[in-house]
Amino acid sequence: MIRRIPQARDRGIPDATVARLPLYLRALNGLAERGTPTVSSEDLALAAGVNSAKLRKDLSHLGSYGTRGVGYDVQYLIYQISRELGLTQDWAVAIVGVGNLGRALANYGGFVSRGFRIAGLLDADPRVVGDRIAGLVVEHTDELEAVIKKRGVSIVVIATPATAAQQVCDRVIASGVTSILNFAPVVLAVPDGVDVRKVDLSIELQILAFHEQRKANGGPIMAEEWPDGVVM
Amino acid sequence: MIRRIPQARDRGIPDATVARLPLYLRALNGLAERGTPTVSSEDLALAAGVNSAKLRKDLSHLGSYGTRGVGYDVQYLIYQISRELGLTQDWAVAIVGVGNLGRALANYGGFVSRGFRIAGLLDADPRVVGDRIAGLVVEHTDELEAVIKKRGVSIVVIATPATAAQQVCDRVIASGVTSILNFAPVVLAVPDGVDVRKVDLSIELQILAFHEQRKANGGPIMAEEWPDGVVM
DNA sequence: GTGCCTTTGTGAACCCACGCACAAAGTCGG
DNA sequence: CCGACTTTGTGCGTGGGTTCACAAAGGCAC
Ligand SMILES: NC(=O)c1ccc[n+]([C@@H]2O[C@H](COP(=O)([O-])OP(=O)(O)OC[C@H]3O[C@@H](n4cnc5c(N)ncnc54)[C@H](O)[C@@H]3O)[C@@H](O)[C@H]2O)c1
Ligand SMILES: NC(=O)c1ccc[n+]([C@@H]2O[C@H](COP(=O)([O-])OP(=O)(O)OC[C@H]3O[C@@H](n4cnc5c(N)ncnc54)[C@H](O)[C@@H]3O)[C@@H](O)[C@H]2O)c1
Repeated sequence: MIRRIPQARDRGIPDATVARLPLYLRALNGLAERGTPTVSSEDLALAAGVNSAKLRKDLSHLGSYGTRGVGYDVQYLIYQISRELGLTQDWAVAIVGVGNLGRALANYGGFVSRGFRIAGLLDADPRVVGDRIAGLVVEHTDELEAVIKKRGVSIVVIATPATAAQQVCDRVIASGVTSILNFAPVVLAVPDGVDVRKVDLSIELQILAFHEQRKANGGPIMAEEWPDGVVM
Repeated sequence: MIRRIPQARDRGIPDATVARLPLYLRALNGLAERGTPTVSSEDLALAAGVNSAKLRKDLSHLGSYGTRGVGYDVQYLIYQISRELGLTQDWAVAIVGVGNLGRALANYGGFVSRGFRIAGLLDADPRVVGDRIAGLVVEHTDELEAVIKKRGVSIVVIATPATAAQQVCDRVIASGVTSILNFAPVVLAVPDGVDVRKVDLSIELQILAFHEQRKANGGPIMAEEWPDGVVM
């Protein structure tokens, strides 16, 4: 029988909190490297670039791991957040689409250090298949299902052109994968229970451009910028 | 004297809306390519992967550009959103740090098509300086201020190692840049008025891992996973 | 042991965002 | 010209997230 613990550590951590936990973890790792034994919410919040009340509320969702008057034990908190995020196990990741971006990702060391192991590189282009990148040989997408099953891949990164993304997505989901990181500029259609996170650099630039334009315009709108009644 | 238009198109577009406008724009461009003249909020919302009421509310912040009973004119809406986002002008972008990621970004065609022109590539490594990438010659970071001023760079992409990011950030801000896209896994400290957007792939993977772990655990928590009273 | 000082954990108010649901507005066939 | 139909634009209720502010909790000096 499964007992639920009602009062403390009731799961259902808010999404906003989950998104910040990696930030705290990074800040804590920095402190740990410098040998800091404990840290107050104020200092940790500063390092993570958030409000200290928000930090305390976020951490309170995981449990009561602080000591009043002292702060948080750095090592212990690293362990707790890592466990909560599932970083105590390692995750096999496959990258589909080994072009400009896929290569950069494959060569990046920052993933491995967090428990993410690149377990497969796949591409549809025969000229790319067979290339050795970061110690791995690029395999043909025909092998996609086999690679996922054989190596226990549970997270797939899609770095193919936009036109191929949905098709790749469908195939990896059919193979049982439910976590996808998508770099292609398309909205992927997925069934319930599948998590897709997207990274779109073009969107980020456009958001910057919006604010930049507003700054340049210097506050209020000039009336003549768009005269009344003008259509097209 | 500057007249403000009170009732319609009063600025102060919510951030959440601004973040979705590029999504709508992408969907509209897809429709335009297929020659679709008009689109309903329902159809456009489907293509953009959002709720139709949300889409209509978002668009209503720009003005009343739809026709009841018909929908939105695709070309006209593309123009309005582009103008709102500041994509009718072109933006000079510099990339600092031409390693794995910087190269991928420089070679990526998707930016230019949106009015973002790569106007400079800069690196501190003498072995990289002088390389020709995507038609541009990599320059030394000593030239950073000169390049920004000379070429009218208003958006800077930071793709250096984490240790160098803050220093690069300080220099570009000192040169007058107020829009930064940061790929380095650090929280950049910037003065008011400077916009920083960050892309952290490692964080995205960690969020996926969190949800993946939860799915694997199969719902409620086993009590024995963390016995009462155990501390470390 | 006592009292002071620091810091946590959280109650409560506020603000923003989402999405339902509907009236108003406009189209189109006849 | 009219009535039926389609679709927009938005008022409003709901919920989640952020922040303030403070009581409670623990450490530490003496
Ligand atoms: N490079 C960037 O900086 C950047 C920035 C933003 C977005 N993106 C997006 O990321 C994606 C990849 O970009 P890129 O610059 O690496 O493109 P790229 O063309 O260099 O690489 C794409 C790779 O995918 C492979 N591919 C094509 N169809 C495939 C399929 N069905 N299955 C498996 N592999 C397939 C190609 O052979 C190629 O090697 C694109 O969707 C792009 O829009 C890239
Ligand atoms: N490659 C990826 O997929 C990836 C993923 C996530 C995050 N990142 C982050 O993006 C950044 C770049 O990653 P990368 O893989 O391209 O690293 P990289 O080491 O391949 O490239 C970094 C480049 O920056 C240059 N550089 C160093 N100091 C500099 C300075 N002060 N001024 C200008 N240039 C300087 C180096 O000479 C090098 O060419 C890193 O912070 C990394 O953590 C990369």
